[in-house]
Amino acid sequence: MTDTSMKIADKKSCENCPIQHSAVCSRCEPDELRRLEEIKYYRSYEAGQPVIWAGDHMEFVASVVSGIAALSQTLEDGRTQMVGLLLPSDFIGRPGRDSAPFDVTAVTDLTICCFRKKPFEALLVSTPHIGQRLLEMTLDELDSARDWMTILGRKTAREKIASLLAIIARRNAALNKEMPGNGMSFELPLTREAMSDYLGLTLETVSRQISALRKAGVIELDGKRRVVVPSYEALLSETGDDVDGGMIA
Amino acid sequence: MTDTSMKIADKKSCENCPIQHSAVCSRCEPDELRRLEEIKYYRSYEAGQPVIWAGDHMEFVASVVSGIAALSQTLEDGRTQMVGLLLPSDFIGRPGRDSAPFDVTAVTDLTICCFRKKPFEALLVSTPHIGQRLLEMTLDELDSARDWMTILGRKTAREKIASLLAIIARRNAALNKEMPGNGMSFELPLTREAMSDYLGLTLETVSRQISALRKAGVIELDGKRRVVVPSYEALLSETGDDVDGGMIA
DNA sequence: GAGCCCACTTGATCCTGATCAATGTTTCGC
DNA sequence: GCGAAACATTGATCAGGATCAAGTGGGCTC
Repeated sequence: MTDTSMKIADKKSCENCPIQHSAVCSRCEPDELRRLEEIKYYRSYEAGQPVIWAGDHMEFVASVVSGIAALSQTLEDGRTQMVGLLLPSDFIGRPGRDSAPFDVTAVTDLTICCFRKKPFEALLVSTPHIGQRLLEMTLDELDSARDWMTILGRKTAREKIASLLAIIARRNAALNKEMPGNGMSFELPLTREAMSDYLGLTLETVSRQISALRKAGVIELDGKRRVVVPSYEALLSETGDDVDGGMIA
Repeated sequence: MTDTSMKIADKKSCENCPIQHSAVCSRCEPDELRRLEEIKYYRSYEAGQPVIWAGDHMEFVASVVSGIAALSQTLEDGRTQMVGLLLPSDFIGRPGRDSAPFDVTAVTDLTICCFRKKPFEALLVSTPHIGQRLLEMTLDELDSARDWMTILGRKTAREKIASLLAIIARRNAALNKEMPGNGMSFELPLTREAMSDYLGLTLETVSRQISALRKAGVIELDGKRRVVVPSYEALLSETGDDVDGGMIA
């Protein structure tokens, strides 16, 4: 926990916080926010650095402010599976539990806003808005974890890659407050290895399938990481998803 | 939604409810419980019957009272993945969302306790205990969804089967308020096909791996469905899980 | 008891993605 | 500019699990 790469940032106000409208604190009244400010502090990590090891005692919960973190799990022989990809405003940790069930690692340079766990748990009971927002966020996480399970359990390597690209494209469009459309482009925030951990593949297979999608004209590459999507429809048709089912309403 | 196999049970009191100590309502004060009773009704389904189709409008949320339900998702060509296994006291549906994102099916004969969605959502805001308990349950679900992702993404067929058997053994022991131990036995609540949907395998592979574990002496079979575990340790060692990591505290 | 259905088992073969290995490309420090 | 290291691509081969195909056994109706 006392990591040399970890830096404690200066106390910042919530006023200019980039995630104030979507994080756990987004529903808070001014006085609730004030109480949160009293128990918060920032931490920053460089890309690749560990944030928490599975089994560690957790003295805080946190929100991702900027950058990307990964939750992952490792089997006895070293095989690892990413089980969560945490973007800005996503929540780390779990009130009411002492030790972390999964490893948390900084995928890119990362800044998080930590809340001391004990007082945060107290706030959860005494003020309704935090708990309500956390419930909403957790239900969303659960839904996307379930979609992810279908990707892991039933999709081919090609479909897995197409699905991941579609997810990143969608999130990226949402970040820019646009609809995903033709000609859109984005930077891949993950290495080939991180993608393989996300999708339950090897990095070689990831590389091959990205090449295959490129050769098929589904995507174009600008360098290793920048992806251009000529036709969003074409990308979606590679994911194997049932376009209707579950999307009617 | 108007299913011929569906039966509406008589109004029952919460007093003798078998799941009263673990369901969403378990934290409720007597007056909160009274308000819940006003908006609840029971439904029963036979094994194999659909409860909800993905995309359906949901006019209720519910708790599983008895029996087992499965959440699942289907790809365009019919491949299906189970993404949730709902046991007694587990929660179905999601406040604040209109249409179901996944199919829900009765795996065994099933009885659920439904709450009309609108008034339930109102209670969620007005009384704190329901939301707090639901948050806790949802966080638990998310943790086990993440373990399940590791099973789907990184484990071999044999490890998948061993993991599923270990999970069922553990739940079964918990139900009887015992610790899982040597010589324990239980009835498999799932068909080979349901197991294959759970684990992202084919039913043939499930059958073969169960036979393999039997031949290796890890389990014994009494008929097709009854499983005896001579050594719980031996079963765990087949799961591929890291016994230490994440379990230190 | 005959016949049927369903859940399951077992066998033979095929194919996708893993594994092992070499090579290419960028970025960085010096 | 050079060498090293990290990241990525591509090739050759292998194997685990899918697929296709029979066959078994228990429980059911008639």
